[in-house]
Amino acid sequence: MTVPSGRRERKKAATRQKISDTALRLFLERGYDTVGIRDVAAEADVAVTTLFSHFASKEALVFERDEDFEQRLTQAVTGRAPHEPLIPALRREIRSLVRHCTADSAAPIWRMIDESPALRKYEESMRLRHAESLATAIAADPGLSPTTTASRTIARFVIDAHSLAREAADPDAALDEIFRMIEAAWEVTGPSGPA
Amino acid sequence: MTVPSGRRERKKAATRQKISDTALRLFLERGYDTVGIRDVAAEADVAVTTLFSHFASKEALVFERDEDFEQRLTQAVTGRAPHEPLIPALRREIRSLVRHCTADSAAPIWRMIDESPALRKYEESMRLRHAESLATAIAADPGLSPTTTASRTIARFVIDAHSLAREAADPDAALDEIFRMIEAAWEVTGPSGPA
DNA sequence: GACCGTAGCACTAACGGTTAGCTTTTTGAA
DNA sequence: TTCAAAAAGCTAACCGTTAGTGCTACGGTC
Repeated sequence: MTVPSGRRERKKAATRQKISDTALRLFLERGYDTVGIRDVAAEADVAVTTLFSHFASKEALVFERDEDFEQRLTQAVTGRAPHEPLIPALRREIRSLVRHCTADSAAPIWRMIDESPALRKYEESMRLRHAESLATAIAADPGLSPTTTASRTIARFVIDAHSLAREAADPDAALDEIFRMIEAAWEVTGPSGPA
Repeated sequence: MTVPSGRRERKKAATRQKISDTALRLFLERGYDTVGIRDVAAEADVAVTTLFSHFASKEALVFERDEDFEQRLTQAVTGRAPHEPLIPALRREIRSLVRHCTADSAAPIWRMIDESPALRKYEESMRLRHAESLATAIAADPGLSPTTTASRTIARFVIDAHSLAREAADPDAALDEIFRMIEAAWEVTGPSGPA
């Protein structure tokens, strides 16, 4: 009972990591579509069912680290300095996230994602989830009093900003431009403006 | 060659319609997930391969009519009265589209969509396509001179407006609120404002 | 009216992601 | 040592989707 301390957790994490590493390597070597789940499982030396007990789908193998994304966004809202305005805090976080995924080391992965319809679809559905988490965080902020609609709308806009900036020729410039628009949209939601 | 006039077209359209009607009926009767492609094909009295020659995927059976959506949006931009500002024209069109899919007759279909992850995913990827068409239409407007980023951003925001308003408790009120935000975002994209 | 190209449809068989059902091994604790 | 549960395994399937192949009906042409 209680906490399954020690070895068990480590072994499980190791198995998960091995599967993830193997999958990403094979996908990049041979292409996402040409590598099958059975290939990944064989190369990682696990059963197919084991693979699916660690990852909900083939696409999830590629987006392994996306819980980070969601957490960092909500953290940027709930954990910002007292009296710091909402939008600049979000802008800073989004900028950091965009830089992270436009870095050279991440480029091959994102090229692979952009080329696979299945992966793009999956990313889209992730964005909806992220937007809803962010909306909840914004709505719960004690310093603000946005309507439900306003918080959900701003959350969507912010997620859009990430997606659009990531694809832009000049991500930093695009981000500035988009956040100017978001700032304007945010300001009309309350006569008192951001806290 | 030329146009395969007459009977052939009618027969093809009839087959397509029969498949679509049968599918929607079965989905609503028994649930999207519990009805298989083979069930639909059998009930419509066609082969599975025939079904897939008319519809690209199972989800496409549900969203049969959504070529309209894309066309109506771009039409709202390219076909609006001379000197009519962009955002109000879009707002009018989105309002009409939202009303159409919150109507009582469409309610069961949208409930089904909201309950099926596969259908939600599909809808999400459709939204991306719609946003890109709309962005292209906005960018091509002779009366405006938005940057690429601005037109893509506004397009996303408008698509978001549809999706958010559709789910809101009071769609009309939500739409007003969101479009106030979009209007503000649009105004900061050019010092001269909309044409 | 006979002829031919092609569009539409059918059928079988498979592929690839995913899951259910059940057994075996490993691990932590009594 | 013993036991319960977690983790991993195997088999066999389900389901959406596609390839390959052939048949039939239609439309245009001589």
